[in-house]
Amino acid sequence: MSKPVRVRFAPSPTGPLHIGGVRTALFNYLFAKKHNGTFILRIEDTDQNRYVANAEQYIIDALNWSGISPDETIGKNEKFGPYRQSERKGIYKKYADELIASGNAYYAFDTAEELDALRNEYQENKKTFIYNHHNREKLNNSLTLHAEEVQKRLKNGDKYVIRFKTPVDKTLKMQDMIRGDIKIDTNTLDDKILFKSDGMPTYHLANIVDDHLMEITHVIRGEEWLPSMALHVLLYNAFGWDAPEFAHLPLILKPTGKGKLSKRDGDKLGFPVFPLEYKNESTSEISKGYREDGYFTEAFINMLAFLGWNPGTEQELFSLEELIQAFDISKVVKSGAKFDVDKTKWFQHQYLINKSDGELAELFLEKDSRVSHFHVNGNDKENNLDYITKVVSLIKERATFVSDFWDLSSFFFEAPTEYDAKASKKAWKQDASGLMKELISILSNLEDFSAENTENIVKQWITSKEIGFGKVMPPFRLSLVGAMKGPHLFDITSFIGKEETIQRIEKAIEYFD
RNA sequence: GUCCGAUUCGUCUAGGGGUUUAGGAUACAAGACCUUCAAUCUUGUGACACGGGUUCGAAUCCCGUAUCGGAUACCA
Repeated sequence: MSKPVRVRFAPSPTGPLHIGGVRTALFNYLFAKKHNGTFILRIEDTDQNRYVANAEQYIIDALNWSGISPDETIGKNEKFGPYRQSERKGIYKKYADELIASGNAYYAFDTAEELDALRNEYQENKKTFIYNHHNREKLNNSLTLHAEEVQKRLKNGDKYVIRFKTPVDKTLKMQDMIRGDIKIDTNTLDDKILFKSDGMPTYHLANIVDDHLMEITHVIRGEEWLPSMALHVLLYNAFGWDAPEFAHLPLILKPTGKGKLSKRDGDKLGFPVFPLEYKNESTSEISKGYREDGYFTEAFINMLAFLGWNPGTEQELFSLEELIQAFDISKVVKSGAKFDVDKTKWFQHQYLINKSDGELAELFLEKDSRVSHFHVNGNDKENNLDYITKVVSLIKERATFVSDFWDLSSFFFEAPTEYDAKASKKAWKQDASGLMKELISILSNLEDFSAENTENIVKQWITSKEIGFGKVMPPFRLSLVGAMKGPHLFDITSFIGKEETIQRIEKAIEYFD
């Protein structure tokens, strides 16, 4: 068909990448892989004022953790490098000059103050100042000044910017892979600055030049760029280059209320907005990350992929590989999607229960010092892991994160140190102590302490003596667990063993008497 | 203000003029299971923003209105 697919993710290093950015990167990645293409990371740091030192590394770390590392970037397959726009500084001026020579751009000497004054003046009259064909003939630029005057100012070292000379009276017809046909009247556009007085290009120029030089075939970016698409297409035309295809992704919105998702929403509603924890070096403020909150990257990516896209089938759980196979950019939704914490947790839960007990046990051991201090049969590591694996198999279905494990399983590792007050009141009635004493004598006579056998014997006892399950089971559970929760009671007894079971009941009797 | 975009259950969405009593997931509720809690399973509640067209027929096409979002910087 055509040229090999090359797409780029081009963030600006002004702070941590938030999940909207990760999703844009993900869709670029999926599109590239789907078409056997190349996924490129380019850092757009043309604004020196907003540069944040650790942001670039954060972006790279975030993509790595997400499993969507670029194929081509700083220090990796640098065929079209450099990949930092600040290091490409030298190449943009030439292209701006080319546009001036072809009559598609002009020098402008208006100062920022002059333009601000003009904007204010227009605003007072309830109008909007637009620097374009309406008034460019009246302002301070190479369209109005004599050629010698322009040369003189340039030689003099006067500050100037280079602006695009937007064509007049044209209707631009464009195509977006997600939105279809888009029409724009060029008269509504303004003469955007392409080259700043500090010698750096603006986003618009740098972006087009780099995309062309790096042979980008598809531009997949956020919806906030839709209004700039016309300018970009016009620029490609002015240079005589083929424009890439465009796709503008919908925004990710706040879970409640209005507007796009912001860092504050996360703080307020208690979910992370960033993939990784981020520490703001100037304020020391720490923002939560999905990784640190215990989300698996598979769950995080699956959730993100489904925010604004779905394959049109009823399958919801997709590995990255399956996402690549199923991905179709034309199926991306056009409208913004509100972020949903519950759904995110559901994805995480699904991935957690699908992991093997052994793998989860190792994570549990690695991440929770309370378990790693636990030893079954002395110091035998294998027995220990084996025991924890079995515990995990009993409790994982009720957990969302590995960090939930301890609360769900502590009674497998240590006797309860306190008894839940509310549960105690309900479970431990007057006759409980007596019944528990009887229970101890029954248990101590047992040879086979397996879950099945213990259950059978205990139930026989209860039925034959017509005591009622409601009188025995609650205090029994309370003794072992300390609360009215947890897995099947006889699974617990067989796990902790006869001796420990009896000890715990004795302890409870002592406590309540 | 101007320009651009969007609008289906609370939320994410399926839907491309008749096969739709608008489907799925999540959330919520009830029941089952378990004499615990959760998970799980079953069932249920719940939506085409509004108004006009076009058409035999519209969630689907067109036009308005409303609402929301984005852009309107020598930021990206």
